[in-house]
Amino acid sequence: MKNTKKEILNVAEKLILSKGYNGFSYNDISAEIGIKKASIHYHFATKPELASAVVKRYLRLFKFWCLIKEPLSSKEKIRAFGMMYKDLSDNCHKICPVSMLSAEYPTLAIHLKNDIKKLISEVENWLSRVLEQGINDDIFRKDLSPTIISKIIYCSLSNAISMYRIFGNLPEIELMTEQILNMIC
Amino acid sequence: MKNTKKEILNVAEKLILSKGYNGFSYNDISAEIGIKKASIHYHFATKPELASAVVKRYLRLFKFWCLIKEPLSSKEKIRAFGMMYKDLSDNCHKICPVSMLSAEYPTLAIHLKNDIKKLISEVENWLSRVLEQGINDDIFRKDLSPTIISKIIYCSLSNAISMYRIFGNLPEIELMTEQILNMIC
DNA sequence: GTCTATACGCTGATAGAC
DNA sequence: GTCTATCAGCGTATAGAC
Repeated sequence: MKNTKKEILNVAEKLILSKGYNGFSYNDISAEIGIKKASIHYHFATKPELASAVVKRYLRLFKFWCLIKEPLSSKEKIRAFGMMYKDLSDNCHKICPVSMLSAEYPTLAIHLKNDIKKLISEVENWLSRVLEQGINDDIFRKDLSPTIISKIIYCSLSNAISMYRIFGNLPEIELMTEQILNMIC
Repeated sequence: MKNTKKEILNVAEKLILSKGYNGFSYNDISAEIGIKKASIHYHFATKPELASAVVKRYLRLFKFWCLIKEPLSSKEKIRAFGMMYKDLSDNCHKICPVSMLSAEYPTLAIHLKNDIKKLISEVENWLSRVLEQGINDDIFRKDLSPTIISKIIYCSLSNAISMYRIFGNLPEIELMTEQILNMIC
């Protein structure tokens, strides 16, 4: 069934987002969805292939997300970007896939590395364009560097949900987003 | 000899900072310093114990660093904080220990978890105090929240060196630090 | 303190029956 | 498509000789 493949993908995503690529095994997936290890290999021959499918789905999802948010103003786009991380962390202990996989980067297979690079570039380019637009529209401060500020926003939000989940209480993503908007307007 | 213990600690630190806790093994250390796996266990009985020693040394080092930087102004302290990450990433492919270990957090032993919590709190409290002082001294903007801004600075810088090492060229930590100072002044 | 030898569980992966 | 059975390799860790 096609549902099994999707189910494996969903569990793999959850495991990468909580324990990391080197922290989860085919056995974990097996235990969670009640299918034998060997059967997982039928759907995804290797572990890098499985992780790659997870990252590629994220890339498609982000592109779709951008389309949906296109009508918003520059300011609202930044706010929506923050909400994306809020949702991720609310969904119980998940952290940003990019933050996780870039930490483990040197240990990953080459194809997986390339997928991650692509995802990071995509997100950062979107943020840069939004900032540039906002600056041109006199919504954001003129003395900002879109490329540098996009790094600050991207890095701070994606790292926050990983660093503050460990204290049990959810990170204050909305407050961070508002302070960022406060600083760049 | 006491030198062997220190050497193990140094290599373990380097490996955690490049490949993560779950990404390195006693064999890696063995290969690098020419000592057998079993001998490492003599100095550090378990892997969590070894990692814990690395984190505890970071805590001591940071406390010492704070003393050294105490005479600086609030603004210079933030600048020095940025330089700390610059040095880390220059030192070839290293990333922030806190960023790495908080990503892998759910897979770690309980004692190691507590050590990491302590280190994060220590850094964040220092940043908060510096920001508060700067606000009181009319150096930083009055409408900032020291606790939230400290999270933004901490998270963005520590994540930047992990996310941008993967593109080969070093992350522009100084530019990020200057843009941050620009925004909070 | 360092070595050799070894234990043993878990890893990702394969072969072949059903 | 899913199963059982099995594999080689590596992981951390221990015992005991030197």
